[in-house]
Amino acid sequence: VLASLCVMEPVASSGKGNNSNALISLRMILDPLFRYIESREHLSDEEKWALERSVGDVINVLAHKDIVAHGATPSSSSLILEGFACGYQVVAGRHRQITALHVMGDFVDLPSLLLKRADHPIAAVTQCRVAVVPHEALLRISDRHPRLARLLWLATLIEASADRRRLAVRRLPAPAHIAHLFCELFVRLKVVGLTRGNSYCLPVTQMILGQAVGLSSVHVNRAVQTLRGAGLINWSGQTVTIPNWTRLCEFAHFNPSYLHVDQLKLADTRTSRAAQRSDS
Amino acid sequence: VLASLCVMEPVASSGKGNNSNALISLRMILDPLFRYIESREHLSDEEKWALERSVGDVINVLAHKDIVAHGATPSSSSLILEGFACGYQVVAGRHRQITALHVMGDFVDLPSLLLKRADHPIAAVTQCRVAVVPHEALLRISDRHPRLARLLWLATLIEASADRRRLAVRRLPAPAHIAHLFCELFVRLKVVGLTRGNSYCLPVTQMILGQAVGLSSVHVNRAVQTLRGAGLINWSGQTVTIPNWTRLCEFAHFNPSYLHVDQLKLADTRTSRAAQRSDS
DNA sequence: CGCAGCTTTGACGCAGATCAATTCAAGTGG
DNA sequence: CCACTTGAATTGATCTGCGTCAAAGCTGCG
Repeated sequence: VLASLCVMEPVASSGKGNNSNALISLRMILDPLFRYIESREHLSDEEKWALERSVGDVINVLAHKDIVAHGATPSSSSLILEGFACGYQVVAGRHRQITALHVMGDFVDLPSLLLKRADHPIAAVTQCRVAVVPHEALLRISDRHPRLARLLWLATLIEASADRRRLAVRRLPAPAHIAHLFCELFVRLKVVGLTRGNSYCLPVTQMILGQAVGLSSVHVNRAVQTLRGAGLINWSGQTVTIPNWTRLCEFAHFNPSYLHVDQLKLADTRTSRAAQRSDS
Repeated sequence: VLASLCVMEPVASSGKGNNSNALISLRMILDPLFRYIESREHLSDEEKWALERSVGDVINVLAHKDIVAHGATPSSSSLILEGFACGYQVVAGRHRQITALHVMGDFVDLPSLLLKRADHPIAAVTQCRVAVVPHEALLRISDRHPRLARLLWLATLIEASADRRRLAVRRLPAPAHIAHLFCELFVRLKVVGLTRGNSYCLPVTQMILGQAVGLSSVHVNRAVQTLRGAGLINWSGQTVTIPNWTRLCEFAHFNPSYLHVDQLKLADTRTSRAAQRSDS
């Protein structure tokens, strides 16, 4: 199913043994989530391995192609290893509303594990490297390792929390709304080590941004210029820079608590190392 | 914690044996969810009982009081047995945005089981009867019965799916947007047997409705009048009537698939019986 | 060079916010 | 049974944020 829906190119074979590259990335990506869980209860090596072993193929998806098509009944879930993706819905046949922007480490298709039918399509915004994890493996894991099941559940709960926040933030005027998105992306990218100092790479057009916040691309442009004029952000090329984090947060009414990363205890070394890699 | 936050009145004692009233309601409420799960795999009586036994107190919450306060770290989750509740957030200190309307059978506070901090408060819109289920019991259940854990997970996934839909529906003009909400409520109330024919009871002011859809109460009023004028809905007193379901769905671009109730296999007898009870 | 996609700018119209006043419905107490 | 109160529904007038249409710069790539 997946193969027919998106332009893909197998990067690693599906054998459980020889996709060492994928395993390395996966361990790196899953690590923050492991820490989250371990801040409460210990996770055995066996449990960690069980999760890592579950990954099947790693595929590439070209920009603008669907990772999960509308109404599909996928038999596997997708973990973003690289690139930006989004979940979206088309309303009234005209407007495309992006419900979530996904970055490295997001388990984008996890809900389809239990919801037989994928209720919203997911598209690659840029070219993406995606790990495909068979549902079968996930279900087996969640049966044998209740704590891992809880980890997966937790991931979807955090997603849902972010969705609710997005719903509320719509009440803000356009500049604050967009600033809020910039704040959220900074925090989420920092978690996976994709920030460098106070800036990050945002390979997204203003039209995409508009579809994400529910504004026309023209108005996004004007709002961004407002932000630039106020010295709240710099955004040229694909680089977003935040001169004054505190001031931006206040302006955007941003409080990161809804992302539930405060217990992640990130190691700064990891953050900076990964950041260096990201711009090579 | 809970006791201090809301005006409550214990209806049944917390002993695991003598709250027979609560057990009866609970079994009735959980039944549809059981069927959902059982459409895929069998659920043993022991599993069902485990879930039912987990309920602690049943309390009453007065209208407009919080069931879960902002930033609380609840040690139990709440299941709505009767009445309407809502999750909300206050944006920029001025606007209150309702992120979800909850009805009978909704496990409103389930995310707080894993997300230590409740990221959004939940309030009673009308007076509510609420079953309080200790987290401890839920965790024990989810460890021992992986399928029940999956059931709880599923409930939160459906919630999240509805949130995403709400995000998208914002793109519709006010009348269609409100019509969509009426459609969603009809389907969800039908699932728990709170509809009678093509109408249901909606004990909610236009201001609350406005906070739910993100519009001013004045504009909600005008939009509702548009709907009335087009013969799409009747809404007088607390009764919403839908003369022509198909027409309303088309107008609202409503497709119930995102609620994932199509596999619930509801028994019509139950629906009508429950409906009769609901207006006595 | 020249296409193609993105950003920027301008002009104009409208959906919906806001403020304010009036009507309506349901109690409540005398 | 009727003044009085309180909260909600309704209506009107005005203002504005944002959408839409359209054209003009910018940038990178074949």
